Amino acid sequence: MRYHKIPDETVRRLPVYLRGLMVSANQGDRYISSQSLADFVGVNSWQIRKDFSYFGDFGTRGVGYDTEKLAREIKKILRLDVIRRAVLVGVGDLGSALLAYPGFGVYGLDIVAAFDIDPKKIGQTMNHGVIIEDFARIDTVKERDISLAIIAVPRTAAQEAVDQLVAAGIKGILNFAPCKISVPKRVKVITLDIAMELARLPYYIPRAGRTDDS
Amino acid sequence: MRYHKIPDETVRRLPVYLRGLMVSANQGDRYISSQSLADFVGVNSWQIRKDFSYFGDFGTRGVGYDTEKLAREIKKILRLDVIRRAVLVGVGDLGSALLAYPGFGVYGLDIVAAFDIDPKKIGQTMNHGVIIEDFARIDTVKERDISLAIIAVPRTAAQEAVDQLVAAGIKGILNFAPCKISVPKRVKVITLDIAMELARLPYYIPRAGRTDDS
DNA sequence: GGATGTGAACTCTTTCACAGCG
DNA sequence: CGCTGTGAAAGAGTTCACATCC
Repeated sequence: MRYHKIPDETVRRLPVYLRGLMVSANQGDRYISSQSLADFVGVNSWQIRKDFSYFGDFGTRGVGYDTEKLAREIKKILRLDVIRRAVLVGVGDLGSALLAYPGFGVYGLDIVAAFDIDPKKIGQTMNHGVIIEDFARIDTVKERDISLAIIAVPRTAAQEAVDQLVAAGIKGILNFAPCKISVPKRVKVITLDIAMELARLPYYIPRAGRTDDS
Repeated sequence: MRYHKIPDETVRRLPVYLRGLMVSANQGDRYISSQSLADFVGVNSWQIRKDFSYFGDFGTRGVGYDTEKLAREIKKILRLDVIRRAVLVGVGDLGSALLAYPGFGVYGLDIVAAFDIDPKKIGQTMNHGVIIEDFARIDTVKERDISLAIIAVPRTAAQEAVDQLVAAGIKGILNFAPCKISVPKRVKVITLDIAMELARLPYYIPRAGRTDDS
């Protein structure tokens, strides 16, 4: 099945597998079966095998997958085989937390710059060693090999910030502002609205309290 | 189409519509067509109509939807028609940012308590007026009409925290820890792994830079 | 006229069952 | 013998086109 359109849902699951594989590799397991990986990450084993089958034969029948090798392959597919440099726009509460967030490194992602419009913040050094720069100078990211942006600004400032980022050559944006944003087709945006995720939780909670388990 | 199984994807979109409707209602628009709402939130108009059709006839042909009434209906469907009280577990960088996050109020969600295990943090009052309590006393949420939890603890502490929350009667959990967590069927978990979202961005970025627009 | 609401067609995803290989 | 890889079936979700109603 090597040459095929890859389902978006498969792409969404690849980072999950990658995370699981890296934890497993750290434990010193050389091989892992689709079943073990399935138990570990919470996906069915046949789903995992099907997902991998879109890209080639990564496993060995009767044995399983070489954890290190498979992790490397997934990184290549996700284009995480080179370090990706990202810029943060909007250093408020959420932005600061993202700067300090240790989880990005696992995927080879690195926040190397931060911008804000607040004069009181500009010039400050964050715990990560990143100095907050004036958003008016956002065009400088063009010369700094930065392809990704994280935007953590208020909703009303989001579209404007994005427009500037696109002009500065940014190719992918992770948007925390709770709104739709428009970009040229060549730019990919993933919007992550935290409050919205919490908001759909009550729907799944039955009103009357039953008490069965597992 | 009133009596049917509701697609999960529809439930995922309802908060998007709700947000759009509330902004629209604030602008003073009494009615909105599926087309206008579509333009505003970035979903197709037929998708919107189909989604609403699962729940009943909310609109008026030739006119559109009554913004206020529709917002009320969606809130009822999502069970957001009562204020939902939530507890935060883990007051690190991300946890603090979530406490200060203004977006929850829009959906009638309210973080009324925060817990941590760090003795240096316990007793501190956060900017929101919430006092950090000792996680050892998490069982007290049982008597405080709290049904939702947000967990922002390290991966290794997540499952333990969740087990305690479930024992304390929590019904829905928004999990920021990058791992699978196991809960009884009656409890709903939504995991939101921030680094993972950023990690799938490079996949969509072409290696060679093309430059076509919109 | 101008919008909604919806069966039917279509497309995308998941699940299954098992052939194939180490 | 065990585990992968995959065609084929089943299931979900999206798109369309248009009947329907204000």
